[in-house]
Amino acid sequence: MQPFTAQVVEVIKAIPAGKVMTYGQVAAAAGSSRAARRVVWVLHSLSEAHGLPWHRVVNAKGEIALPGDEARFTQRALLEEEGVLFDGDYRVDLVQCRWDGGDREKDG
DNA sequence: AAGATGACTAGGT
DNA sequence: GACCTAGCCATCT
Repeated sequence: MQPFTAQVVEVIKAIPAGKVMTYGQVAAAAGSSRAARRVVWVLHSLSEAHGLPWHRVVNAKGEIALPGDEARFTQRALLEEEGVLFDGDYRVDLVQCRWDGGDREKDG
């Protein structure tokens, strides 16, 4: 297990219910802001790992990136169960549901 | 080594 | 906003 992979897992596990992170954010939190594609690979590698809130990871537009209607339906259902707001059939409201790894305020 | 793939992202038109 | 292009990096063949 590469350190990056372990970090990705930790980061995703740290996302609270009702919040989501983008691939780029997860990658950055794991140590590489360019590693969005690696995050993708990690998710594939962990696709058999149960207990990991993989559904809290979306693309930069807040859209569910999974291919296929069935998978998307599953992810959306999980997010809705957690209270994630949707701005479209398969698009999350990043303005309110994006999690940057801290609850620190930014308005200044 | 080289080519293809992937649940991506940023910039230009 | 939709479409295309360039960049990114590990993995598989």
